[in-house]
Amino acid sequence: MLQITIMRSRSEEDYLKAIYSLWKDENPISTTDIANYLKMKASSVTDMLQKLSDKGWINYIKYKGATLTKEGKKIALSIIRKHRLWETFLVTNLNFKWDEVHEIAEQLEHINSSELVNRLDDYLGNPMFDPHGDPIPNINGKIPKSFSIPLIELPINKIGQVVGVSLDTPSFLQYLDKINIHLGTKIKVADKIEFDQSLEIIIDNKNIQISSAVAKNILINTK
Amino acid sequence: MLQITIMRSRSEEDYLKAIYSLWKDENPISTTDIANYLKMKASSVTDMLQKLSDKGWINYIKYKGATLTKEGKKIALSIIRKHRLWETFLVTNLNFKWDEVHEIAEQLEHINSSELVNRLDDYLGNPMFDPHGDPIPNINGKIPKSFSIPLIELPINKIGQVVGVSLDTPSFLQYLDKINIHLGTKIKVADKIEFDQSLEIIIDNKNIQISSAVAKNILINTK
DNA sequence: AATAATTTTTAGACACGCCTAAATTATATA
DNA sequence: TATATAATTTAGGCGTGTCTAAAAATTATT
Repeated sequence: MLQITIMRSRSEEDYLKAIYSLWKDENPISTTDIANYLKMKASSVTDMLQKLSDKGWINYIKYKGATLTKEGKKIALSIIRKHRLWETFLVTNLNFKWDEVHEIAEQLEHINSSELVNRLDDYLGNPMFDPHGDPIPNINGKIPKSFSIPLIELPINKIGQVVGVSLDTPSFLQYLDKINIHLGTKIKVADKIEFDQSLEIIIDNKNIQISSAVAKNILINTK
Repeated sequence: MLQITIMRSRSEEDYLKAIYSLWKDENPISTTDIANYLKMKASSVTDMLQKLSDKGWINYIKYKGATLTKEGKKIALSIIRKHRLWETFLVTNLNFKWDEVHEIAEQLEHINSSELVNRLDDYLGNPMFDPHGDPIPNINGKIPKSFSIPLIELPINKIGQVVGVSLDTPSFLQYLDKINIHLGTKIKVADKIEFDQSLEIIIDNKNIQISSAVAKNILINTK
């Protein structure tokens, strides 16, 4: 089996990752969605989709949109793998806060060396999830299943442990930092306020209130 | 003092680093020398020198060559700092051999985040020299002095410790690996062969012969 | 179903960073 | 010092990846 790895530009990798990220169901991803996601003009996206299609990384039908081919999906997953491994390194080894690492990982994910990725993976102890709780694809692109629920679904008086977030805007992560919610933090739900769905929770023996918007985006392990 | 950091392309950084590396004395570096170093055509170099000059990073006089400005030197040193810190990380933390890290570091040196570099520096324990024995510029671009001599100058019967190499081609580094010479290896010179300047040395109580070419490129600490 | 609004593509332009070939300048040699 | 040789720059071209404006196709609305 002859396997030639074609060189990829940073731009091409960004497009493949974008398509993967936007891919929800069976429907192809539209030009406009990709353009918004990458903050580019639709016409630029059209150009690139044609190129990616020529290289066999996406299925592209004019006016219909794009889906990843098997090969394209493999590439996207390898980039996501790198991104999440580097984020893990930045947070656990270099003591970055989880809201500071995204931009740097956006650069590091394009470093091209499979040897490097795999050694980094080993160095970190082959983690299954990154500091945001997102699963890290393994060397074959397999994504570990996560058994987590949003904090808002945790029953009253049960203790859960934070394993990630489902939103990773800096403002949200900074807020979590401020109220002392980190990876591994143990949280008990003291009360659920019917009126606005807000929660009263206990962290480190202190009671605090959080809105439902916050509670929806904190992921708690389910054993 | 207003300080705006202009975005730099990978290419621009490569040129600045090349000029720094080729800079021996007061003479400006010629177009041809840079072209050979970067494996590019002289005409391409001319184009880029004009651009770098416009940005204030080099002094360029047509037909004469280029020298770095203060700002250009600062940039070059910051890239070399990153390169050597990443090489150190790759060898000491990820267990790469010293002949395997150059290419990867060539990529990593262009990652743009001063926060990252400085945290990496701290994580590594603020090393002064990289695994090849090359000095690592500090955050201000200051280069530590190294007190080392080529093995060929080590007197007979004195024991020295390997602190680096002055040549870093893969073939040389692989040869050192093969004869078990690494960073920190203790070497005693048993005999100097007048005829061809080769050395008989003792490593781990074993006597071996090395050529003068090899002995010239191994750096030994001098206290 | 015809038309209006929206999405997508095409056409043409531009900056970047490289190239080849030709012209120019500097250097070496007779 | 005149001329041959070598180094350097200029001119023009090309692929990549972006853009704007206009044209074409699709979707929504009346």
